[in-house]
Amino acid sequence: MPKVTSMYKAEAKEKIVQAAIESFAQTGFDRTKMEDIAKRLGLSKGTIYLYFKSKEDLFLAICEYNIQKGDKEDAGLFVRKENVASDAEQIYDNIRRREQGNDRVMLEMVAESARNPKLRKAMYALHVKVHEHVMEGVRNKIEQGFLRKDVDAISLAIALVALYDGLAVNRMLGIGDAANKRAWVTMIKAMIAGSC
Amino acid sequence: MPKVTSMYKAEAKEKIVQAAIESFAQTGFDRTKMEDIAKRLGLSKGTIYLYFKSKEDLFLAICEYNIQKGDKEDAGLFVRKENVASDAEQIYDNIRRREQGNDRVMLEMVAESARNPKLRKAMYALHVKVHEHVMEGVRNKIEQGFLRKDVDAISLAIALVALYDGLAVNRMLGIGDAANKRAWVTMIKAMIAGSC
Amino acid sequence: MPKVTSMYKAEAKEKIVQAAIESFAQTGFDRTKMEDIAKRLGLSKGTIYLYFKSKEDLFLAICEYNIQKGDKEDAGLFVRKENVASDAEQIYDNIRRREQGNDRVMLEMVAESARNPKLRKAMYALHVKVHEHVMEGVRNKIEQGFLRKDVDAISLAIALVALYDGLAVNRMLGIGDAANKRAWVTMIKAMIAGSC
Amino acid sequence: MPKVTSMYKAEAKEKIVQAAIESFAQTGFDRTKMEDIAKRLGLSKGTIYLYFKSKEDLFLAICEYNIQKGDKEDAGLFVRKENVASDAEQIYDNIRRREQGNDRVMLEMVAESARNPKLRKAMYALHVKVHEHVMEGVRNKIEQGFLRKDVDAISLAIALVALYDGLAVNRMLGIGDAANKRAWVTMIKAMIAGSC
DNA sequence: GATGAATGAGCATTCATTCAT
DNA sequence: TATGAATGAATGCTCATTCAT
Repeated sequence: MPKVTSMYKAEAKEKIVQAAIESFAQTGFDRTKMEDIAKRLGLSKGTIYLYFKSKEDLFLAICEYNIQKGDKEDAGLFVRKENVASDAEQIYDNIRRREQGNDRVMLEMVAESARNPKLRKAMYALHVKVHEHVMEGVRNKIEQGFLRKDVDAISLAIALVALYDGLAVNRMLGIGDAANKRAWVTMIKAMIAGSC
Repeated sequence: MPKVTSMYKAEAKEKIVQAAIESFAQTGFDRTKMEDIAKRLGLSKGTIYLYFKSKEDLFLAICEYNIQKGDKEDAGLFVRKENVASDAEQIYDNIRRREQGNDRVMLEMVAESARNPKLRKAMYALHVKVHEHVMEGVRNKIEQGFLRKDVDAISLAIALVALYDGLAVNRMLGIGDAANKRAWVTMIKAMIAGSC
Repeated sequence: MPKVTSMYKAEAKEKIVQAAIESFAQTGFDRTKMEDIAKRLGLSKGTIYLYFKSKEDLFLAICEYNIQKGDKEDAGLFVRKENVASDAEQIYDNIRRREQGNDRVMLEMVAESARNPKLRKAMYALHVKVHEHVMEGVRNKIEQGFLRKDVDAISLAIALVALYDGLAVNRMLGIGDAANKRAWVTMIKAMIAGSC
Repeated sequence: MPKVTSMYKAEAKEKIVQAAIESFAQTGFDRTKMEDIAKRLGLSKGTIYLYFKSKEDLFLAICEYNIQKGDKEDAGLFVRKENVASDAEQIYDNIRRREQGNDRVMLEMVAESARNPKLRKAMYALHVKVHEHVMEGVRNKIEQGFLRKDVDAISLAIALVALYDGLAVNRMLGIGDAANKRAWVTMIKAMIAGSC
């Protein structure tokens, strides 16, 4: 009873989280009705409350889910090839692939974190973790001689992440991904060129 | 009747827009009650409806206000000094000063623009305008010999704006502005170094 | 000061009453805004309150106005010609002319009188007065030998008024006046024929 | 799910319609609060919205309900006995019994139909149907020799219905039903007498 | 007298949440 | 577990009324 049930429960929770992500991404947190999420699953409103105490709770579960996903997935960004400049385009695609339309939910999370200190802390921590991970990549490149030794690795990492985030905003406004990718590649190449 | 009233009305509208910006920035669009905005001004709910047809209408007025403000204010970013690298820090401060805590409202605008095509078009147009303006600055620097002639000016401009936007997200998550500024400066300098 | 002013006041009141009648006739009491009435007169909302204490008060003034008008105007319905049967059509036209689109306001008055006992009493009294007046006409016809001596004059009068009122309802529902008039004439003629 | 639920739903809807009729009859459409109706049923405001999209929608449901009821019930007015004159009183009672205090709601419907063309059409159609039904009765009487062959059956029918409607107005104004019934009987008898 | 800006009580409507089945 | 009918607090919006000018 315990294990099976809890596994079932975990699965059910995950399904709900998935559906909620889709809904929140489409309509935003406040404008998404619990019923919308339920309908997406062919469930009834009440059922969601068997798994999540409240809408807030569900949203936090999504945040946690996304944060943990971020935790796991941020590996191997830079490691693949030797030269970042030549890789730039592929790196952009890699990140995009795993963000998979989460832009909007991330936006909601950022907005919500303005109100919810706990969430803000988690998001902050996630960002820091990403920064650190990217910084590792940067350091690798330094060691490999693709970047100068006196480069401020953490600042560069922060900038790279910010650049990516800013391009996500562009996407939400309808700016074509081709332009975004070109901006990314241009910047990366210039930066690399100036740092070796 | 016409001039006085309309001037008065315009002033009243502006005051309400200001208050609404503060409220929306603090609580977000959906969680801000019309009464909150009214209270901030020492007015009553009903009064706001003398100037704006609906909450939506007020929000769109804010968007227009911000977009027009953006239109006017995006002059003179790069023109001041000769060398972008040495200026980087100051440029960041300049932008920040005029954004003046609008980050949150901008976020709301981006989120809303996912639903409201008209707003999205306006935001898109604004972004494009900013890109163009920044591109002008980039071109100037090219002419002045601070950047290589073969640099993709528009892509670089898009990247710079995105970088700034991404750092705004950082700020919202509580990442200290010192770190953000350092990231900005590091990236700009590296980029400049690699492009001349 | 007193006389002129009060005359002015009376005129102003009458104008407002006229405009209010039009508005109430068009939109009904509850859905008519004080501003609608004001606009119709090129006045401002506030001005109406110089003449009437409240919307209710204005409505009651309308009622009184209509009731008094009814009082004055209900003369000479039957007296003109000798034979009611041959007159029927013209009688219908006569009444219609003086009701002049008041149907709708009358409806409002009837509806309101369900809530307002004072108004109901006044409306009741008016109806009784009309009944009595019509009864006089009926009696005349009896004396002139157009109706049998044993006719129940008051009942016939009530029926005639009711018939007219019912046709007013028809008009409001879009039933053509030609059909209504024919119904009136048919009924009157049959009734006369059977009562002599 | 389908049958049970829909049957349940239909029942619930009907209950709400009944309560709404009572409320609207008492206070009129505009002055009746949704909560009033809910309270009458021991329900909460929100529940009504599970069954009707809006107050307007509920009102239209009432109209439809009344119109359909009218449709079904207008049978057997004249058919019972041979002589209309001797029947007049009973006919009046018959109609009254089935209108059952709907006068006020009917009034609201007429008033509303001045604004709502769809409702007006339905009310118009209902009236026409009633006219036709009554006309059938009149024709029967003609065939049975109680009325002259050259009587304008449809006009007479319209007049009879109008007479009834006008007496309903009387009732709303507090005119005693005895007087109304007498008026009805007097008019019918005179009319019959003159038409055979 | 006249104005129209301001008020705030009032009401329709929504939707997260509960709970009997 | 799952359901969905019921709830009622919350909130956008309206409009009669007031009052400073």
